[in-house]
Amino acid sequence: MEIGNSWEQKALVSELTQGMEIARKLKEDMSLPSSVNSRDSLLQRILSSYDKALLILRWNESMSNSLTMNQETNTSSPHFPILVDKSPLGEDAGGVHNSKKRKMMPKWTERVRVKIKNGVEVPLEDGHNWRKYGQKDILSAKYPRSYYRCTFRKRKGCLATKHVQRSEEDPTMLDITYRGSHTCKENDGVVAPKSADNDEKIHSNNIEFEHAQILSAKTDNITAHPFGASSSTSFGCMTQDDNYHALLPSLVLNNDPCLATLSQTSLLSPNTPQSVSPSFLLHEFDGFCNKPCPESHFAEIVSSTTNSPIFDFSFSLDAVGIDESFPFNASGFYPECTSE
DNA sequence: AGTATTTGACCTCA
DNA sequence: TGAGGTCAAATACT
Repeated sequence: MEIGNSWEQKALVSELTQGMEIARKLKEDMSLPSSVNSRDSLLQRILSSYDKALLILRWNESMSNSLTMNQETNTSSPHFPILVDKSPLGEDAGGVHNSKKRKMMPKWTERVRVKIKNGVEVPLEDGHNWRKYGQKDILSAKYPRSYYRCTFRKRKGCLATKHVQRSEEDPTMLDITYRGSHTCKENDGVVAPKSADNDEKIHSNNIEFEHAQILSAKTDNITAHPFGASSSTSFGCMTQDDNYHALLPSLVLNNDPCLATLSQTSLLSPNTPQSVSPSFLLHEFDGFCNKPCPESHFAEIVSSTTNSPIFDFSFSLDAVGIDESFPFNASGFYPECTSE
């Protein structure tokens, strides 16, 4: 197989390295009396990293095939259609223009549930920093879609992006669509520049959102292998700002029935109609978002994962530098076997 | 001053 | 031509 010295190679190395590092972290974690949630989070990230690596490999393979088989048409890839993108970011990369690649980047969707504990927002760490660059009202959607890209896009040329949209059926769920994989090193994403507050957000190992079932994985126009079914946790560094500034206000403004029990007057600030007290919302949100059995989501994850044609733990642990004595035991490894 | 967010304008594509 | 996605200036925040 051919891996160019470009985006996919960086992304591949990044994902594998990240997976290995998180696995080591998990190994250390196993010897400590830390929370199951923390281990779950690490586990999900490992799975996510390897799934992404696999997708990148397959993408590269299919792209090579399509370029070899048909240099003239740009729709011949069986898995990742080649589209033309006149992005100004385009640079020549291993014979395939980055601008063309951009639209071909792996794309997958995850659905996560907002997780609030004790009325206190607990930031999620996914190992990456995201900067919001846009918000758009989507015609067929009740809630606006927020667009994020990697904070290190300029400095590292990392093209990873995601967009977040609240589910119409269940406003406690967020649909997060990722495109591209991070080519910035994980530490770059973990250590935020300057702001101590930001630093705190990012270093917190708590989970802001409850991981829910993975919706689907897809490339630009097909439903690919269930990439997302890997129980990925990489649904982004969703901070309080990400979710409550961008999404909850729209809930309020749209008079969402799920917030019917909330007082409009108490939600709306006297100064700006769209500003909402985060602490209040967090408290109230916790109140109506009381669906039972968080573990069921993990069960769904594992269920979908084990059904995945690509999810196969027969890969060599040696190959990724993981000690085979790594304690993948039932109680620690499989979330549904754990208890809080 | 540096960084993040907001938001209207612009671009791309179907 | 309209919808989705991105840009970039203005603004807010630290």
